[in-house]
Amino acid sequence: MLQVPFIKQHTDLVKQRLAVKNFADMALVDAVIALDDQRKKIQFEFDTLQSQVNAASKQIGQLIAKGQKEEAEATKQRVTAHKQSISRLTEQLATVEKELQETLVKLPNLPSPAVPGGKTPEDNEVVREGGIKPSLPAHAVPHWELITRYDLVDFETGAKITGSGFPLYKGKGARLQRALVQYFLDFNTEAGYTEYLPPFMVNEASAYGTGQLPDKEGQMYHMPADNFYLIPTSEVPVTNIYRDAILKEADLPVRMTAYSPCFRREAGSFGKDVRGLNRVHQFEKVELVQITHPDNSYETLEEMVAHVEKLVNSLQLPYRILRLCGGDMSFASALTYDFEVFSAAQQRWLEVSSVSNFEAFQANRAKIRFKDGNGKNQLVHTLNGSSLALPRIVACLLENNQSEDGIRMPEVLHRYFGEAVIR
RNA sequence: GGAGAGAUGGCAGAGCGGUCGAAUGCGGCGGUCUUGAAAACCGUUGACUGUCACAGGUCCGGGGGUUCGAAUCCCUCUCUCUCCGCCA
Repeated sequence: MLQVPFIKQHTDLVKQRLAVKNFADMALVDAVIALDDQRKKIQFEFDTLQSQVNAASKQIGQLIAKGQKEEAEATKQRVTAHKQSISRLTEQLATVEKELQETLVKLPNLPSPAVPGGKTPEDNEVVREGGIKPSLPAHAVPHWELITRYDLVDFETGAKITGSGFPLYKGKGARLQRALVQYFLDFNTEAGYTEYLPPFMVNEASAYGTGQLPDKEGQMYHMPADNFYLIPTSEVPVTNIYRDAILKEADLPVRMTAYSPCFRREAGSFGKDVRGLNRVHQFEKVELVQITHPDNSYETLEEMVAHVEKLVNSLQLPYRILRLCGGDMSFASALTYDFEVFSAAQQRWLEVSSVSNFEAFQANRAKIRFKDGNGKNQLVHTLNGSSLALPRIVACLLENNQSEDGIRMPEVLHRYFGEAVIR
Protein backbone atom coordinates (compact mmCIF):
# COMPACT_ATOMS: atom_id res chain seq x y z
CA MET A 1 0.00 0.00 0.00
CA LEU A 2 1.38 3.40 -0.98
CA GLN A 3 1.61 6.14 1.61
CA VAL A 4 -0.89 8.97 1.17
CA PRO A 5 1.48 11.80 2.17
CA PHE A 6 3.94 10.61 -0.47
CA ILE A 7 1.23 10.53 -3.13
CA LYS A 8 0.24 14.07 -2.21
CA GLN A 9 3.75 15.43 -2.26
CA HIS A 10 4.96 13.65 -5.38
CA THR A 11 1.81 13.22 -7.44
CA ASP A 12 3.50 13.57 -10.82
CA LEU A 13 6.30 11.21 -9.90
CA VAL A 14 3.79 8.63 -8.69
CA LYS A 15 1.87 8.76 -11.96
CA GLN A 16 5.05 8.61 -13.97
CA ARG A 17 6.29 5.55 -12.08
CA LEU A 18 2.90 3.82 -12.26
CA ALA A 19 3.00 4.27 -16.03
CA VAL A 20 6.12 2.08 -16.10
CA LYS A 21 3.98 -0.69 -14.65
CA ASN A 22 1.45 -0.03 -17.41
CA PHE A 23 -1.03 1.05 -14.81
CA ALA A 24 -3.88 2.69 -16.69
CA ASP A 25 -6.28 4.10 -14.13
CA MET A 26 -4.47 7.30 -13.13
CA ALA A 27 -7.77 8.81 -12.00
CA LEU A 28 -7.40 6.66 -8.90
CA VAL A 29 -4.37 8.68 -7.85
CA ASP A 30 -6.36 11.89 -7.94
CA ALA A 31 -9.24 10.13 -6.22
CA VAL A 32 -6.98 9.20 -3.31
CA ILE A 33 -5.94 12.82 -2.87
CA ALA A 34 -9.52 14.09 -3.06
CA LEU A 35 -10.76 11.45 -0.62
CA ASP A 36 -7.99 12.22 1.83
CA ASP A 37 -8.79 15.93 1.73
CA GLN A 38 -12.41 15.12 2.34
CA ARG A 39 -11.43 12.82 5.19
CA LYS A 40 -9.41 15.54 6.84
CA LYS A 41 -12.23 18.02 6.57
CA ILE A 42 -14.79 15.72 8.16
CA GLN A 43 -12.29 14.60 10.76
CA PHE A 44 -11.68 18.20 11.75
CA GLU A 45 -15.39 18.91 12.14
CA PHE A 46 -15.78 15.77 14.17
CA ASP A 47 -12.82 16.58 16.40
CA THR A 48 -14.05 20.09 17.11
CA LEU A 49 -17.50 18.90 18.07
CA GLN A 50 -16.16 16.04 20.10
CA SER A 51 -13.86 18.33 22.00
CA GLN A 52 -16.87 20.49 22.96
CA VAL A 53 -18.75 17.43 24.12
CA ASN A 54 -15.77 16.22 26.12
CA ALA A 55 -15.41 19.57 27.83
CA ALA A 56 -19.13 19.72 28.63
CA SER A 57 -19.15 16.19 29.99
CA LYS A 58 -16.28 17.02 32.27
CA GLN A 59 -18.20 20.06 33.45
CA ILE A 60 -21.26 17.98 34.22
CA GLY A 61 -19.16 15.81 36.46
CA GLN A 62 -17.90 18.83 38.35
CA LEU A 63 -21.36 20.37 38.67
CA ILE A 64 -22.80 17.16 40.08
CA ALA A 65 -19.90 16.93 42.51
CA LYS A 66 -20.74 20.43 43.72
CA GLY A 67 -24.43 19.55 43.95
CA GLN A 68 -25.52 22.00 41.24
CA LYS A 69 -28.08 19.65 39.80
CA GLU A 70 -30.01 22.05 37.63
CA GLU A 71 -26.97 23.45 35.86
CA ALA A 72 -25.86 19.88 35.23
CA GLU A 73 -29.23 19.02 33.70
CA ALA A 74 -29.08 22.05 31.44
CA THR A 75 -25.64 21.13 30.20
CA LYS A 76 -26.80 17.59 29.52
CA GLN A 77 -29.55 18.92 27.29
CA ARG A 78 -27.03 20.96 25.36
CA VAL A 79 -24.74 18.01 24.81
CA THR A 80 -27.56 15.79 23.70
CA ALA A 81 -28.25 18.22 20.90
CA HIS A 82 -24.75 17.59 19.53
CA LYS A 83 -25.19 13.86 19.47
CA GLN A 84 -27.03 13.78 16.19
CA SER A 85 -24.35 15.79 14.41
CA ILE A 86 -21.67 13.56 15.85
CA SER A 87 -23.29 10.35 14.72
CA ARG A 88 -23.83 11.84 11.27
CA LEU A 89 -20.15 12.80 11.06
CA THR A 90 -19.08 9.40 12.31
CA GLU A 91 -21.01 7.78 9.52
CA GLN A 92 -19.59 10.11 6.89
CA LEU A 93 -16.10 9.54 8.18
CA ALA A 94 -16.47 5.78 8.05
CA THR A 95 -17.74 5.97 4.48
CA VAL A 96 -14.93 8.19 3.27
CA GLU A 97 -12.26 6.19 5.09
CA LYS A 98 -13.55 2.97 3.62
CA GLU A 99 -13.59 4.43 0.15
CA LEU A 100 -10.10 5.85 0.59
CA GLN A 101 -8.78 2.51 1.77
CA GLU A 102 -10.46 0.67 -1.09
CA THR A 103 -8.99 3.07 -3.61
CA LEU A 104 -5.56 3.03 -2.06
CA VAL A 105 -5.21 -0.75 -2.19
CA LYS A 106 -5.90 -0.65 -5.90
CA LEU A 107 -2.67 1.26 -6.54
CA PRO A 108 0.29 -1.02 -7.17
CA ASN A 109 3.73 -0.36 -5.77
CA LEU A 110 5.97 2.04 -7.66
CA PRO A 111 8.67 0.30 -9.67
CA SER A 112 12.22 1.29 -8.79
CA PRO A 113 14.20 3.32 -11.35
CA ALA A 114 16.11 0.14 -12.24
CA VAL A 115 12.99 -1.48 -13.68
CA PRO A 116 13.01 -1.70 -17.48
CA GLY A 117 9.91 -0.54 -19.34
CA GLY A 118 7.87 -3.08 -21.27
CA LYS A 119 4.67 -5.03 -21.22
CA THR A 120 5.29 -8.73 -21.69
CA PRO A 121 7.77 -11.35 -20.50
CA GLU A 122 9.70 -10.77 -23.75
CA ASP A 123 10.63 -7.34 -22.43
CA ASN A 124 12.35 -8.71 -19.34
CA GLU A 125 16.08 -8.07 -19.19
CA VAL A 126 18.46 -10.99 -18.99
CA VAL A 127 20.93 -9.99 -16.29
CA ARG A 128 23.16 -13.02 -16.67
CA GLU A 129 23.20 -16.69 -17.51
CA GLY A 130 25.10 -19.47 -15.82
CA GLY A 131 25.63 -23.20 -15.84
CA ILE A 132 25.99 -25.36 -18.89
CA LYS A 133 23.11 -26.60 -20.99
CA PRO A 134 23.54 -30.36 -21.24
CA SER A 135 23.65 -32.26 -24.50
CA LEU A 136 21.05 -34.93 -24.02
CA PRO A 137 21.11 -38.46 -25.33
CA ALA A 138 19.26 -39.01 -28.63
CA HIS A 139 16.06 -40.38 -27.13
CA ALA A 140 15.78 -37.93 -24.24
CA VAL A 141 12.24 -37.43 -22.95
CA PRO A 142 10.44 -34.78 -20.87
CA HIS A 143 10.09 -35.26 -17.14
CA TRP A 144 6.49 -36.46 -17.24
CA GLU A 145 7.69 -39.55 -19.05
CA LEU A 146 10.67 -40.03 -16.75
CA ILE A 147 8.35 -39.77 -13.79
CA THR A 148 6.34 -42.72 -15.09
CA ARG A 149 9.39 -44.73 -16.10
CA TYR A 150 10.94 -44.50 -12.65
CA ASP A 151 7.62 -44.45 -10.78
CA LEU A 152 8.29 -41.15 -9.00
CA VAL A 153 4.95 -39.33 -9.17
CA ASP A 154 1.46 -40.73 -9.68
CA PHE A 155 -0.73 -37.96 -11.06
CA GLU A 156 -3.73 -40.20 -11.75
CA THR A 157 -4.01 -41.35 -8.17
CA GLY A 158 -3.42 -37.81 -6.94
CA ALA A 159 -6.37 -36.78 -9.10
CA LYS A 160 -8.42 -39.63 -7.69
CA ILE A 161 -7.67 -38.66 -4.11
CA THR A 162 -8.13 -34.92 -4.57
CA GLY A 163 -8.21 -33.59 -8.11
CA SER A 164 -5.99 -32.73 -11.02
CA GLY A 165 -2.84 -30.85 -10.11
CA PHE A 166 -2.35 -32.62 -6.80
CA PRO A 167 0.67 -34.86 -7.34
CA LEU A 168 1.14 -38.03 -5.34
CA TYR A 169 4.89 -38.46 -4.92
CA LYS A 170 6.06 -41.99 -4.45
CA GLY A 171 9.22 -43.87 -3.51
CA LYS A 172 12.31 -42.04 -4.70
CA GLY A 173 10.07 -39.23 -5.98
CA ALA A 174 8.89 -38.59 -2.43
CA ARG A 175 12.39 -38.99 -1.05
CA LEU A 176 13.68 -36.43 -3.54
CA GLN A 177 11.17 -33.87 -2.27
CA ARG A 178 12.33 -34.39 1.28
CA ALA A 179 15.99 -34.29 0.26
CA LEU A 180 15.62 -31.00 -1.59
CA VAL A 181 13.68 -29.34 1.22
CA GLN A 182 16.27 -30.45 3.73
CA TYR A 183 19.16 -29.32 1.57
CA PHE A 184 17.64 -25.90 0.85
CA LEU A 185 16.89 -25.25 4.51
CA ASP A 186 20.41 -26.23 5.55
CA PHE A 187 21.84 -24.03 2.82
CA ASN A 188 19.80 -21.07 4.07
CA THR A 189 20.38 -21.50 7.80
CA GLU A 190 24.12 -21.80 7.18
CA ALA A 191 23.92 -18.39 5.53
CA GLY A 192 22.35 -16.91 8.67
CA TYR A 193 18.62 -17.29 8.07
CA THR A 194 16.49 -18.48 10.98
CA GLU A 195 14.32 -21.46 10.16
CA TYR A 196 10.57 -21.38 10.75
CA LEU A 197 7.84 -23.93 10.22
CA PRO A 198 4.69 -21.80 9.98
CA PRO A 199 0.98 -22.65 10.00
CA PHE A 200 -0.22 -23.65 6.55
CA MET A 201 -3.50 -21.78 6.94
CA VAL A 202 -3.86 -18.12 7.75
CA ASN A 203 -6.69 -15.92 8.90
CA GLU A 204 -8.13 -12.98 7.03
CA ALA A 205 -5.94 -10.37 8.71
CA SER A 206 -2.77 -12.17 7.63
CA ALA A 207 -3.98 -12.64 4.07
CA TYR A 208 -4.74 -8.95 4.00
CA GLY A 209 -1.40 -8.05 5.60
CA THR A 210 0.68 -9.41 2.74
CA GLY A 211 -1.75 -8.28 0.06
CA GLN A 212 -3.40 -11.56 -0.97
CA LEU A 213 -6.66 -9.96 0.03
CA PRO A 214 -8.74 -8.26 -1.12
CA ASP A 215 -7.86 -8.52 -4.80
CA LYS A 216 -6.37 -12.03 -5.13
CA GLU A 217 -9.08 -13.82 -3.23
CA GLY A 218 -9.81 -16.24 -6.06
CA GLN A 219 -6.25 -17.51 -6.19
CA MET A 220 -6.33 -18.98 -2.70
CA TYR A 221 -8.14 -21.99 -1.30
CA HIS A 222 -10.61 -20.83 1.31
CA MET A 223 -12.02 -22.79 4.24
CA PRO A 224 -15.37 -21.12 4.91
CA ALA A 225 -16.19 -22.98 8.13
CA ASP A 226 -13.32 -21.24 9.92
CA ASN A 227 -12.63 -18.46 7.44
CA PHE A 228 -9.03 -19.58 6.93
CA TYR A 229 -7.00 -19.51 3.73
CA LEU A 230 -4.51 -22.16 2.63
CA ILE A 231 -1.24 -20.36 2.09
CA PRO A 232 -0.09 -19.80 -1.50
CA THR A 233 3.47 -19.34 -0.16
CA SER A 234 5.08 -19.30 3.28
CA GLU A 235 5.83 -15.64 2.63
CA VAL A 236 2.32 -15.01 3.98
CA PRO A 237 2.62 -16.52 7.47
CA VAL A 238 6.31 -15.62 7.81
CA THR A 239 5.93 -11.94 6.92
CA ASN A 240 2.93 -11.77 9.24
CA ILE A 241 5.10 -12.79 12.19
CA TYR A 242 5.91 -9.09 12.47
CA ARG A 243 2.54 -7.66 11.51
CA ASP A 244 1.67 -4.66 13.72
CA ALA A 245 5.07 -4.89 15.38
CA ILE A 246 7.59 -2.19 16.17
CA LEU A 247 11.12 -3.57 15.97
CA LYS A 248 14.28 -2.16 17.45
CA GLU A 249 16.68 -0.73 14.91
CA ALA A 250 19.32 -3.15 16.23
CA ASP A 251 17.05 -6.11 15.39
CA LEU A 252 17.38 -5.35 11.67
CA PRO A 253 17.87 -7.10 9.39
CA VAL A 254 15.55 -9.99 10.26
CA ARG A 255 16.37 -12.97 8.07
CA MET A 256 13.95 -15.88 7.95
CA THR A 257 13.56 -19.05 5.94
CA ALA A 258 10.66 -21.47 5.92
CA TYR A 259 9.52 -24.60 4.17
CA SER A 260 5.86 -25.07 3.42
CA PRO A 261 3.59 -26.68 0.92
CA CYS A 262 2.00 -24.03 -1.29
CA PHE A 263 -1.59 -24.13 -2.45
CA ARG A 264 -2.66 -22.28 -5.58
CA ARG A 265 -5.90 -22.47 -7.48
CA GLU A 266 -4.40 -21.01 -10.70
CA ALA A 267 -7.51 -21.66 -12.75
CA GLY A 268 -7.50 -21.20 -16.50
CA SER A 269 -4.20 -22.62 -17.78
CA PHE A 270 -3.83 -25.43 -20.29
CA GLY A 271 -1.48 -27.23 -22.67
CA LYS A 272 2.21 -27.82 -22.19
CA ASP A 273 2.38 -25.08 -19.58
CA VAL A 274 0.64 -27.38 -17.16
CA ARG A 275 2.03 -30.74 -18.26
CA GLY A 276 3.62 -32.82 -15.52
CA LEU A 277 5.16 -30.74 -12.78
CA ASN A 278 5.20 -27.48 -14.70
CA ARG A 279 2.17 -26.17 -12.87
CA VAL A 280 0.34 -27.83 -9.99
CA HIS A 281 -2.11 -26.82 -7.26
CA GLN A 282 0.04 -28.07 -4.41
CA PHE A 283 3.81 -27.91 -4.34
CA GLU A 284 6.71 -27.67 -1.92
CA LYS A 285 8.78 -24.55 -1.56
CA VAL A 286 11.43 -23.09 0.69
CA GLU A 287 11.15 -19.34 1.05
CA LEU A 288 13.41 -16.52 2.18
CA VAL A 289 12.05 -13.39 3.85
CA GLN A 290 14.05 -10.42 5.02
CA ILE A 291 13.01 -7.34 6.94
CA THR A 292 15.54 -4.57 6.56
CA HIS A 293 16.32 -0.95 7.28
CA PRO A 294 15.03 1.15 4.37
CA ASP A 295 18.56 2.31 3.62
CA ASN A 296 19.91 -1.13 2.72
CA SER A 297 17.06 -2.98 1.09
CA TYR A 298 18.64 -2.87 -2.37
CA GLU A 299 21.96 -4.20 -1.13
CA THR A 300 19.96 -6.93 0.56
CA LEU A 301 18.16 -7.68 -2.69
CA GLU A 302 21.47 -8.20 -4.50
CA GLU A 303 22.70 -10.34 -1.63
CA MET A 304 19.59 -12.52 -1.82
CA VAL A 305 19.96 -12.89 -5.59
CA ALA A 306 23.58 -13.95 -5.09
CA HIS A 307 22.51 -16.43 -2.43
CA VAL A 308 19.89 -18.06 -4.65
CA GLU A 309 22.33 -18.08 -7.55
CA LYS A 310 24.83 -19.99 -5.45
CA LEU A 311 22.12 -22.50 -4.60
CA VAL A 312 21.12 -23.02 -8.23
CA ASN A 313 24.77 -23.36 -9.19
CA SER A 314 25.28 -26.03 -6.57
CA LEU A 315 22.56 -28.07 -8.27
CA GLN A 316 24.49 -27.72 -11.54
CA LEU A 317 21.47 -26.53 -13.48
CA PRO A 318 21.72 -24.09 -16.38
CA TYR A 319 19.96 -20.90 -15.36
CA ARG A 320 19.39 -17.30 -16.19
CA ILE A 321 18.45 -14.30 -14.09
CA LEU A 322 15.92 -11.81 -15.40
CA ARG A 323 15.15 -8.33 -14.27
CA LEU A 324 11.41 -8.11 -14.75
CA CYS A 325 9.97 -5.30 -16.83
CA GLY A 326 7.22 -3.04 -15.48
CA GLY A 327 4.45 -4.98 -17.16
CA ASP A 328 5.52 -8.38 -15.85
CA MET A 329 6.13 -7.39 -12.23
CA SER A 330 3.83 -8.25 -9.41
CA PHE A 331 1.51 -5.70 -7.88
CA ALA A 332 3.50 -5.21 -4.67
CA SER A 333 7.03 -5.33 -6.01
CA ALA A 334 9.42 -2.44 -6.59
CA LEU A 335 12.09 -4.58 -8.25
CA THR A 336 12.01 -8.29 -9.06
CA TYR A 337 14.58 -10.76 -10.29
CA ASP A 338 13.31 -14.05 -11.65
CA PHE A 339 15.41 -17.19 -11.80
CA GLU A 340 14.71 -19.59 -14.61
CA VAL A 341 16.32 -22.98 -15.15
CA PHE A 342 16.58 -24.53 -18.56
CA SER A 343 14.56 -27.64 -19.12
CA ALA A 344 16.62 -29.48 -21.72
CA ALA A 345 14.01 -31.96 -22.83
CA GLN A 346 11.24 -29.37 -23.13
CA GLN A 347 13.67 -26.82 -24.57
CA ARG A 348 12.26 -24.04 -22.45
CA TRP A 349 13.03 -21.92 -19.44
CA LEU A 350 11.05 -22.60 -16.27
CA GLU A 351 10.69 -20.08 -13.46
CA VAL A 352 11.95 -21.47 -10.16
CA SER A 353 12.45 -18.40 -8.06
CA SER A 354 11.37 -14.82 -7.83
CA VAL A 355 13.28 -12.44 -5.58
CA SER A 356 11.67 -9.08 -4.87
CA ASN A 357 12.09 -5.92 -2.92
CA PHE A 358 8.73 -4.57 -1.79
CA GLU A 359 10.29 -1.53 -0.15
CA ALA A 360 7.71 -0.16 2.32
CA PHE A 361 4.66 -1.29 0.33
CA GLN A 362 3.99 -4.46 2.30
CA ALA A 363 5.24 -2.95 5.56
CA ASN A 364 2.76 -0.10 5.25
CA ARG A 365 -0.12 -2.49 4.85
CA ALA A 366 1.05 -4.88 7.56
CA LYS A 367 2.28 -2.02 9.79
CA ILE A 368 5.78 -3.38 10.32
CA ARG A 369 7.93 -0.61 11.76
CA PHE A 370 11.10 0.08 13.68
CA LYS A 371 12.13 2.81 16.07
CA ASP A 372 14.94 4.85 14.57
CA GLY A 373 17.73 6.78 16.30
CA ASN A 374 15.45 9.75 16.92
CA GLY A 375 12.82 7.58 18.55
CA LYS A 376 10.54 7.93 15.53
CA ASN A 377 8.73 4.95 14.09
CA GLN A 378 9.54 4.23 10.47
CA LEU A 379 8.32 1.58 8.09
CA VAL A 380 10.78 -1.22 7.36
CA HIS A 381 11.43 -2.64 3.93
CA THR A 382 10.48 -6.24 3.21
CA LEU A 383 11.96 -8.62 0.67
CA ASN A 384 11.36 -12.17 -0.23
CA GLY A 385 12.52 -14.85 -2.59
CA SER A 386 12.04 -18.52 -3.25
CA SER A 387 14.92 -20.82 -2.59
CA LEU A 388 13.53 -22.71 -4.31
CA ALA A 389 10.18 -23.96 -5.64
CA LEU A 390 10.52 -27.71 -6.01
CA PRO A 391 8.44 -29.01 -8.92
CA ARG A 392 10.29 -27.29 -11.73
CA ILE A 393 13.65 -27.91 -10.12
CA VAL A 394 12.72 -31.57 -10.05
CA ALA A 395 11.58 -31.42 -13.67
CA CYS A 396 14.95 -29.99 -14.72
CA LEU A 397 16.99 -32.31 -12.52
CA LEU A 398 15.26 -35.29 -14.08
CA GLU A 399 15.38 -34.10 -17.67
CA ASN A 400 18.87 -32.64 -17.70
CA ASN A 401 20.54 -35.52 -15.93
CA GLN A 402 18.91 -38.43 -17.73
CA SER A 403 21.17 -41.06 -19.26
CA GLU A 404 21.15 -44.65 -20.47
CA ASP A 405 21.68 -45.96 -16.98
CA GLY A 406 19.45 -43.72 -14.89
CA ILE A 407 19.20 -40.16 -13.64
CA ARG A 408 22.32 -38.77 -12.02
CA MET A 409 21.80 -36.57 -8.98
CA PRO A 410 24.07 -33.57 -8.33
CA GLU A 411 26.68 -34.21 -5.70
CA VAL A 412 25.28 -31.85 -3.07
CA LEU A 413 22.15 -33.99 -2.89
CA HIS A 414 23.83 -37.34 -2.40
CA ARG A 415 23.88 -37.31 1.35
CA TYR A 416 20.29 -36.05 1.52
CA PHE A 417 18.93 -38.33 -1.17
CA GLY A 418 20.88 -41.39 -0.08
CA GLU A 419 22.08 -42.32 -3.56
CA ALA A 420 23.73 -40.85 -6.61
CA VAL A 421 21.53 -42.21 -9.37
CA ILE A 422 17.83 -42.93 -9.82
CA ARG A 423 17.51 -46.23 -11.66
C1' G B 1 -16.95 -30.69 22.99
C1' G B 2 -18.53 -29.30 28.58
C1' A B 3 -17.60 -26.05 33.18
C1' G B 4 -15.09 -21.89 35.19
C1' A B 5 -11.48 -17.63 35.16
C1' G B 6 -9.21 -13.94 32.39
C1' A B 7 -7.35 -10.27 28.21
C1' U B 8 -4.79 -3.03 30.62
C1' G B 9 1.61 0.51 28.02
C1' G B 10 8.29 -3.45 25.99
C1' C B 11 7.20 -6.95 30.38
C1' A B 12 4.77 -7.69 35.21
C1' G B 13 0.58 -5.65 37.49
C1' A B 14 -3.26 -1.76 40.02
C1' G B 15 -7.53 0.58 38.48
C1' C B 16 -14.94 3.34 42.90
C1' G B 17 -19.05 5.25 35.60
C1' G B 18 -16.44 11.67 35.79
C1' U B 19 -10.27 14.65 38.29
C1' C B 20 -7.51 7.76 33.94
C1' G B 21 -3.82 7.68 28.52
C1' A B 22 -4.07 5.13 32.94
C1' A B 23 -0.82 3.85 39.91
C1' U B 24 3.42 0.90 41.02
C1' G B 25 7.59 -2.32 39.88
C1' C B 26 10.98 -4.09 36.12
C1' G B 27 13.18 -2.96 31.56
C1' G B 28 14.81 1.15 28.03
C1' C B 29 16.94 6.12 27.46
C1' G B 30 19.51 10.60 29.67
C1' G B 31 22.17 12.44 33.89
C1' U B 32 24.88 12.64 38.91
C1' C B 33 28.67 9.77 41.29
C1' U B 34 33.17 6.65 39.37
C1' U B 35 39.79 6.04 36.30
C1' G B 36 35.90 2.72 33.99
C1' A B 37 31.83 -0.34 35.27
C1' A B 38 28.24 -2.01 38.90
C1' A B 39 25.23 -0.23 42.82
C1' A B 40 22.68 4.04 44.51
C1' C B 41 20.15 8.52 43.40
C1' C B 42 17.58 12.15 39.93
C1' G B 43 14.98 12.78 35.45
C1' U B 44 12.62 10.65 31.24
C1' U B 45 9.95 6.75 28.61
C1' G B 46 3.04 4.04 24.42
C1' A B 47 0.67 4.25 19.43
C1' C B 48 -2.25 6.63 15.60
C1' U B 49 -4.17 11.25 13.72
C1' G B 50 -3.61 16.40 13.37
C1' U B 51 -0.74 21.40 13.27
C1' C B 52 4.61 25.49 10.79
C1' A B 53 4.35 24.72 16.02
C1' C B 54 0.57 24.52 19.76
C1' A B 55 -4.34 23.00 20.48
C1' G B 56 -7.57 19.13 19.48
C1' G B 57 -9.25 13.96 18.39
C1' U B 58 -8.84 8.36 18.73
C1' C B 59 -6.91 3.91 21.07
C1' C B 60 -7.07 -0.29 27.89
C1' G B 61 -8.11 -8.00 22.88
C1' G B 62 -11.95 -7.05 18.15
C1' G B 63 -16.99 -5.32 17.05
C1' G B 64 -21.65 -3.31 18.84
C1' G B 65 -24.76 -1.06 22.81
C1' U B 66 -26.32 1.86 27.48
C1' U B 67 -24.89 6.99 29.31
C1' C B 68 -24.09 13.98 29.14
C1' G B 69 -19.63 10.87 30.22
C1' A B 70 -17.07 3.82 29.75
C1' A B 71 -10.63 0.64 31.00
C1' U B 72 -14.88 0.33 34.53
C1' C B 73 -21.95 -1.60 32.97
C1' C B 74 -24.54 -4.85 28.93
C1' C B 75 -24.30 -7.97 24.28
C1' U B 76 -21.20 -10.52 20.89
C1' C B 77 -16.75 -12.51 18.65
C1' U B 78 -11.63 -14.01 19.11
C1' C B 79 -7.74 -15.61 22.04
C1' U B 80 -5.33 -17.37 26.77
C1' C B 81 -5.39 -20.15 31.40
C1' U B 82 -7.54 -24.11 34.94
C1' C B 83 -10.56 -28.57 35.39
C1' C B 84 -13.32 -32.57 32.70
C1' G B 85 -14.01 -35.34 28.06
C1' C B 86 -11.83 -36.93 23.41
C1' C B 87 -7.40 -37.63 20.71
C1' A B 88 -1.84 -38.16 17.31
